[in-house]
Amino acid sequence: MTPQRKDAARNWEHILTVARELVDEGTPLQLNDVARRAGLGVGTVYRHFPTTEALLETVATPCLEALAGHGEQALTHDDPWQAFADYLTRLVEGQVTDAALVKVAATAEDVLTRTTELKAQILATGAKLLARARDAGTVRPDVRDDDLVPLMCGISYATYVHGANPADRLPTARRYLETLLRGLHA
Amino acid sequence: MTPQRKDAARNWEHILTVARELVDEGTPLQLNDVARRAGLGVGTVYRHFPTTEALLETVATPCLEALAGHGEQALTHDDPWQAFADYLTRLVEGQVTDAALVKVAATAEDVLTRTTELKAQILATGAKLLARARDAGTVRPDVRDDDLVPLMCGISYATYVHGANPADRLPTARRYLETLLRGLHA
DNA sequence: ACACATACGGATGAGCTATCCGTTTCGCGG
DNA sequence: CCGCGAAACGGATAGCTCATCCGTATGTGT
Repeated sequence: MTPQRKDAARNWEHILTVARELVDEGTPLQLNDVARRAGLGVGTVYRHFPTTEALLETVATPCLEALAGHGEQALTHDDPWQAFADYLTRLVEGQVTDAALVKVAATAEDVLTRTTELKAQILATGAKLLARARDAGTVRPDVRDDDLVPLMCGISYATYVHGANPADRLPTARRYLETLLRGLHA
Repeated sequence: MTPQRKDAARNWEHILTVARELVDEGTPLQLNDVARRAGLGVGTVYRHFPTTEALLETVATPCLEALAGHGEQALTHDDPWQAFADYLTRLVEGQVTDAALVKVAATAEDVLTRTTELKAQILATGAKLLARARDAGTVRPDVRDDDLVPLMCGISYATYVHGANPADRLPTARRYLETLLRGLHA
């Protein structure tokens, strides 16, 4: 899927690197910025990534893949409740750590099909873990599949609103999630 | 604080009305829009409300005042836990019902001092109710004052991410809050 | 009715997104 | 090594929104 010509491939990588930097700095990711910091023309950036969202989703893809991977692992755990709780913890930690992930998670319409696939997979895994925990009687029966993502987004948003420098966010997010999990537990 | 001249006062009201309409429609509140729909020049709108935030906060003020009022009432309730829970319910319901409130609540820096005052008051009431419930042993001791607003914002955000048309939001928000409250309860 | 203050309106500029097309670079076959 | 066609580059430019500024119009006290 990456371009054929060497320079194009190199630039693609470079743009992605710069974008990752900007996202990590907390900058709103403007394609002009990316172009300038990458030392490339605006046109080049736009050809590789037609919109800001496309770039953002591409930046977030590795993280989404990592989360999907963790989901696979979680399914192999013995304790249904612990597997469920661990998975949610991963999801929240990911979002709190990575600004790109938050935005991608909160968007209903994706521009990359890869993103849609990964989100679907993450959701499906969550649903399985939820079902397992519910069948084991460890999670309340009124929790629905499509509540999981919103709740995770809610927690990272709460953490964000709570303020504090990004460094201190993880403990806050864990605390909030812990509270939520107590509420979800049967 | 409203302008002196009659036409100015009339326009001020008119702008506010139009802004309220736009917010209720879910439109992102652009001052150019407001001007056009109010049949006024852009300059006029900008003179009355120097920034989008100023207008937004003014739109939200009545709701904030209502919430502050509810807080006063809640303090007179007998059951500490119920008073606390009811208050949080009010806060969430407000945010879910009113798009202006969400944005104002989530912003740390206010442009209107009135907004800051009201938010401080709402926060202070929440802190009192929390302290009372904690002293009664009905709420977990590790919940902090400055967690309340973030958590409420988190719930309304979760509700928003969950999607569904605005009409169906209230039940979802109540469900989420219920879960959270179970987690907060000692 | 006059004059001054106050307020209005829209032309204008600044910043960002996104496009388009002339120019440059790559890499393959001769 | 050279030339050529395709692929990629770069930046000028159009469209859009936010915000300002100032000449003009309107309200208000004398």
